[in-house]
Parts: sequence; structure tokens; C-alpha cells
Amino acid sequence: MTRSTYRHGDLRQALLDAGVQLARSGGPDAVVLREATRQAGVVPNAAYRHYASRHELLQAVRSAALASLAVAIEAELAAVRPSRSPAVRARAGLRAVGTGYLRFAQAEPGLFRTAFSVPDELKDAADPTKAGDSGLNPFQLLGAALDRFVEAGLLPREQRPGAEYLAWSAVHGLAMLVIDGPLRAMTRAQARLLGQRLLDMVEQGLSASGK
Amino acid sequence: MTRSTYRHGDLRQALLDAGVQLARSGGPDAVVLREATRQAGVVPNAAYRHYASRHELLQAVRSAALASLAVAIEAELAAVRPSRSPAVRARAGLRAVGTGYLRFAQAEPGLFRTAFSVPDELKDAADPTKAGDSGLNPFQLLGAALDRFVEAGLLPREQRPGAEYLAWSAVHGLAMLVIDGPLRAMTRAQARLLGQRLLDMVEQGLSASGK
DNA sequence: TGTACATCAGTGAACGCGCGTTCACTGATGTAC
DNA sequence: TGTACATCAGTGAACGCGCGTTCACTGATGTAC
Repeated sequence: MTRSTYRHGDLRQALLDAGVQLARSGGPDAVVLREATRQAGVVPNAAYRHYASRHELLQAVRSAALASLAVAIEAELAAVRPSRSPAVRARAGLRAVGTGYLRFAQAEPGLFRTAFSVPDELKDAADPTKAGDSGLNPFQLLGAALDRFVEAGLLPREQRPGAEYLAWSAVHGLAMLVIDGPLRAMTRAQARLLGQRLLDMVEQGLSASGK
Repeated sequence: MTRSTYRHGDLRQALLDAGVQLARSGGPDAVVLREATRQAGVVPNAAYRHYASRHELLQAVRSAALASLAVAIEAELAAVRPSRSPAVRARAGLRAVGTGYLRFAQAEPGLFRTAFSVPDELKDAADPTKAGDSGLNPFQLLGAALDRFVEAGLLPREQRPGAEYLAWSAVHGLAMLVIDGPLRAMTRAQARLLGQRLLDMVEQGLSASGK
């Protein structure tokens, strides 16, 4: 790519876009600084005007990937058909979060893997660059869904703390096995079916009061 | 390392051992052919007498890692205290498989990550180099535990197919989040507790007949 | 039991690769007067 | 409205790095006679 202008215009954004594109097709290792500058039509070291290092660019890409995931979950939540019963609504909401997560992983495996490589400490999670349109990041969206579970009486309040890690584990594990692991030979339909069964399990497993 | 003999003795095994050591401390990317030869006290290209490529060495390391995982699960299974009730035995067996899996992930994160990088197609799973002392690989150990679940009447027979993927997902996801992901700041005790809660969820979620 | 020889495990030197990063620079832009 | 100048985004050239892999070799070992 060649430019007509000497100045690029918005190289910072162009590098980020290129980085996202690289992550999309090859995961975190594919986010190569030199390749991003190539795609932006710029000499390699020009990147250093905007990012202190390759690592910093990768972090920006990661934030963008997490934000995309949040948006995917929000889209699924928005599609939940309303219901008068709070319990039905709560179940549908949790299911929507899980479904959105799994769909995103399947549709954008490269971004998904990037989002969870060299990860956040949980405390960094509040960073707004990782959020979706609602201003919540994926983890917070899950938390909110579980809060509604408690309010609807589907989950004993004393079991609420940490419940996001349980639900998250199940869904995250399936995502990893399907996109990158031994289940990657599955068809999309098989994976979707398995995803729904998994969400059944989580729902049942969370709701049932501890033994 | 220097040798007194011109011949190495068992370079193939020495390279594998070095590879395992590298994977142990740095995951799959750390399995660097030149470094393995360095540790074996041999010139880099000597490796090609025994492995066709770096990739082939990595595959051998992966198999070894899976076998270690199988052994860890078997150890947990062996520690299950006997019970006359088949249901109690079945529950304890499944829990042992999950616990062994999580313990291994926590104790040997590098090997764990290596075991699941660039993974098997499921059909390759029968390879005996990936099995533990029982001759079963981790996936097969899980399957056997679930068979006992069915026999004990804890899982409807028609829900047995694919159930290993559900249980596996949950446990695998937690393992990933804890060793490599946003939960890696957790203490070992916290992680163990969370692991037990997760296994509760799986048990409850599998047993409950579909809604 | 001794010798000739084939085998093949390990050597030595070198390759090309693409990467991240540093340096001193140049030239377009926008601002101060 | 026009000119001088500071700013700083992007350039050009180069670095050292460690990697996987190929080549022609050498020399210890074990076997055949």
C-alpha cells in the first residue's frame, strides 16, 4: 500500500486495525509489528511513534477483541424475547451470555484466542476499551446475568459469590476444545448442539441447591 | 554438558527428556530444538538422526505430557476409598478424574498447555504413548467414569453420548482460566475450592434429567 | 583371536529467515508574529 | 495575508538475535570372515 500524503492520517488506528486483522486470521502470535506496518503502508519503525513496543500493540488488539466479544454477547442478550416471568427471563439471559460467548469463539477463533492470551489480571477488567456498547465487559455481562438468577430465586444467594467462574469455566472450556482442541473437527451444528447441552448442564448444576 | 564417549548412548530419549523439561517450564513454544540438543550435550543437527523435525520432537513431548496427565488421574482414582454403593463409587470416580485433571494442570501448567496445543484429532487418541499405566488416555479415563455413572443410574443412558465433552469442557475451562487466564492470581487453595464447586456443578448438572 | 570393513551416530560449518528495535535524518504541517 | 520557524510523524539504514535446517565430513562401533 502506498500513500499520496507524507503524513498517514491516523496511523495509530491503522496499526490497530491491521493488528486486529492479523489476530483474526492467526491468533496472538500473528500480531507481528512489522506486518502491521506493512499493511499500513509505512516503514517498520514508524510504529514506535504510536506504540512503545510490539507488546503494547498486542495489548491494544486484545482490548479490541474483548470489546468485540462483549458486543457479540450484547447482541445475543438483545435478541432474548421478553417474558413476564423473572425466572424465565433470568434463564434466557444466562443462556444468551453463554451462547454469545460460544458463537463468538466459533465465528472469530483468532480474536477469541487473542482475547485470552497473556491475560488481564481481573482488576484490570474495568478498562472501558474492553467493554461493549453497554459499557460492560464480557465478565461483567456474565455477572449481571447471574445477579438476575439470584433475584429470580434460581440460585441461592450464598452461592452467588464465585458463580461466574463456574459458568465461565464450562463455556470457556468448550470454546477452547472446539476452536483449538480435540473437538475442532466438529461441524458447526454439532458444536452448537453441544453448546446448548452444556448450557443446560450449567443451568441445572447452578440451580440445584448444593447437596 | 560434555560426554566422554563419542556416541551419546540414548540421544533420542535424552532429547525427549530435555523437551519435556522445556515444556514443563515454558509450554510448547519453549520446546526449541537447539536448546534440547544443548541440554543433551550434542551439536544441533544431531537431533535429525532421531527426529525428522522440531515438530516431530514436539509431538513426542505432547504424547509424554498426555501420558503424565493420565498417570495423575489414575493416581487420584486409585485413592478413592471403596464403597458398597455403586452410586457413591460412581460419583467418587468422576470426581477423582476431574480432581486429577485440575491438580495436574495446576502442578504442571507447562506440560498441561503443551498437551493441548496443536492437538490430536480425536481418532489419534488410541496411541498408547499417550496413555497412563492402565493403558487408557485421559479422555478414555473420563469416558469410563461416565460409563459407571450410567450403570449406577445417575445418568440416563440416552444422555450418555457426548457427556464426556460436557464434563471435560467444564474442567478444562477452569484449568485454562486458572493456569493461564484471568484467574491465575488465585491461590492454590482458592483454586482447589473452586474446583470442587465446579465438580459439584457438573455432577448435579449431568445427573438432573434433561428438563 | 585377529583383522577389514560397512554402518551410521554425531561433527563442523554454514544458510537464509524475519523478527523487534535503535539511530540519525528529513520534510510536511501548523502556529506565532 | 505572508513569512519564519518549531514540531514531530514518518524515513532510511542498520543491528543482533536465535531459530530450523542442509551439507559434506569423521570416527567409534560391531560384524563377517
